[in-house]
Formats: sequence, C-alpha cells, structure tokens
Amino acid sequence: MSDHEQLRTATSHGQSGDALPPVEQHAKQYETVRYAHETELIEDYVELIGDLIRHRGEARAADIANRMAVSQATVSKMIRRLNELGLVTSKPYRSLFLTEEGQAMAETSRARHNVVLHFLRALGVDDSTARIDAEGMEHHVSDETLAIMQRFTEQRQS
Amino acid sequence: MSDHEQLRTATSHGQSGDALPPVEQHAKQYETVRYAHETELIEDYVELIGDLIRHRGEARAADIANRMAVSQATVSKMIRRLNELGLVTSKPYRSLFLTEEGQAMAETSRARHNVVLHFLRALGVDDSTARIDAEGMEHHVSDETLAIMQRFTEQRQS
DNA sequence: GATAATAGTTAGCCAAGGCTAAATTGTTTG
DNA sequence: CAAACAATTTAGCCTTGGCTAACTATTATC
Ligand SMILES: [Mn+2]
Ligand SMILES: [Mn+2]
Ligand SMILES: [Mn+2]
Ligand SMILES: [Mn+2]
Repeated sequence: MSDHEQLRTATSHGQSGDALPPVEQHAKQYETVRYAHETELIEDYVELIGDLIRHRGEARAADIANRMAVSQATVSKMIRRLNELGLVTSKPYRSLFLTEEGQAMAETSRARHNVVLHFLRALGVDDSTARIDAEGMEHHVSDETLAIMQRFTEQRQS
Repeated sequence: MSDHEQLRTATSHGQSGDALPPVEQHAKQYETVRYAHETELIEDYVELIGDLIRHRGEARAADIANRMAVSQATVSKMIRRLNELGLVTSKPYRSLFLTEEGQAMAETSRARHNVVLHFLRALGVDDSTARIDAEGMEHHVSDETLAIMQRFTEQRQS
C-alpha cells in the first residue's frame, strides 16, 4: 500500500544530510521503542522492590511511593498488576515479596542498570547526571551495546 | 511522612552492592524519566515530519503511518494534537507543514538524535543496532552527556 | 486498651496512545 | 467523467498510568 514513497524514491530533493532508512528498518526502530515502554515501568518497580529488600530487609508500598514520587494509590494499583503478572506476592496491608520470576527480573534489571551507570561515569559524566540518564537509558540499550559498554568501562578502570 | 526509611537507616542489612540513593535524588530520577516520556513521542513525530519534508518535499500522514508502523487513525489523532500544540499546520486531506516552533523542535531533535547515533557507531555498535538503540536513548540523554558523546565521537574520527 | 497517626486500599476520574470499522474526500484511470 | 482506488478523518473502544477523596487496617502512644 501507498506507493507514494516508491514513486518519490528516484526523484528530486537532494541529499540533505543523512538519508532516511528503508521503511521496514525505520518501522522496527519505533516498534522496539514502543515495546520497551511497555515493560519499562514494570522493570523499574521490580528492580526497586528488589533493592528495598536487599538494603532494608523489606519493601513497603509507602517507600516505593516516596522513592518514585508517586501517590500510594498509584503504587497500590501497580502492585495488583505485578501480582497478576506473577512477579510479586503480597497479603493486604503487608510488605511485598518477589516471586522467583520477579527476583530474576530484578537481578537482570539491576545488572543492566549498573552497567549503564558505570559506563556513563567512566565516560566522564557527573554522578547525579549519570544516575538520571541511566534510569531512562537502561531500557533502550540492546545486549550488543550493553556488552560494549561493559568492556569500555573495564578498560578505563584497570 | 513515613519515618520508616529514617528508622531503618542505621540498622542491619549490610552493604549489598551499591547503596540506595537518598530519597530526593532517587525521586528525581523517576520524575525525569516520566517527563521525558511525555515529550518523546511528540519529538519523534515532529522530527519525522521534518525529515520527510527535507528528503521527500512533503510529509503525508500515510508515510508517517508506514514508517512508524502505526494505523492511520493513530496518526490522524496525533496530528490534531500537534496542531493544538502549535507544532504543525494542516488543512484537511492535505500534507503537513511545521510551524516555526515545530521546525525548531525538529532540528533540535534531529541534531541530538544524530549525536547519539554517531556516538554509538564510534563506540563500535553495529549500524542497525545503533539505529534502534538511538531511537529510544535520545530522549533520555542530558545535555551534559550529549556534549561528552559528541567530543568522544569527534576524537575517535579525526 | 482507646485514640491518634500511619499505611494501604478502593472508587472514580482523566489524558495519552494504541486499535478497528465506517464515512468522507481526493486522485487515477477506463 | 464515472468508477475504482487511495488517503484521511471520525467514532467508539481499550489499556496504561497518573491523580484525589474516602474508607479500612495496622501500629504507636498515652
Ligand atoms: Mn533501573
Ligand atoms: Mn529505569
Ligand atoms: Mn528521534
Ligand atoms: Mn526517538
């Protein structure tokens, strides 16, 4: 459908900078981003719950709300979702626990987050900026890029 | 509210890896990500419209739908939003134009996108992977990090 | 142990960003 | 130039992820 682009392909409008990627590749870029956005928040919740348990011994909804700067109602709703997804277990009015699957996700996310954070610091980015950037970037870094970041960081720190 | 964290601060649960950041800083991380997500899609649309105009002479809704792998209805709805935001002008059933403000946003976004893309390639990431990662990462890179990426890329290519 | 403070839940609202199906407009072609 | 085709819009639906306000449960304090 839409031969518009095809028809235009060999026409005027000269090389202004880089060319547009082929449609299929371009589409894949946006699709990948949309997919990342579906899982992003879930990963952040699970990772944070894992961190709270590791550092504090337990994860309470109020702590999550404070750290995420979000209302308790929002957290409560999200907990239900995490429950349905089989990532956490919880009894009403009690603190949270990760399932096996939840723990696995927490560790994977934490590891990836750390690679990105340490990479940014190794690049020379200020610590507090690096923390902010890493929180968003982590969800858009492919395994390939992640491996390269890790190698880079190790190199610069031996 | 919630002295829970305070009370726990000096207690058990030893240094398992990196410590949790202070609550205020941690909150800022997530807030910044939420804010980026509000503007992200808008930036991608405006950038793409700018690119289509530059490379094809005009931007049509069908091309946007194809490149973004999204339905035309979705594009149509978003165009209305961009219109209300003063970023594009459009007459019904005709192709799109960027306002002054829209052009400025397109150029800023394109420049930033290119810095991230070229940085990833300079790092050694494969081109198609770099394109995918850059599409997501670009919205989470601070000015500080961007400047460092640019310096790095120039260094590696002289 | 009653009351106050804190924590968690529920209900109901909203905007954003997807979708499909149906209606409309514009363009190409026999 | 009429019919077919392509492009665009509209209506109506859904999920996600925010919010506030009101309610309920737990915990701390006197
Ligand atoms: Mn993280
Ligand atoms: Mn994150
Ligand atoms: Mn972009
Ligand atoms: Mn993008």
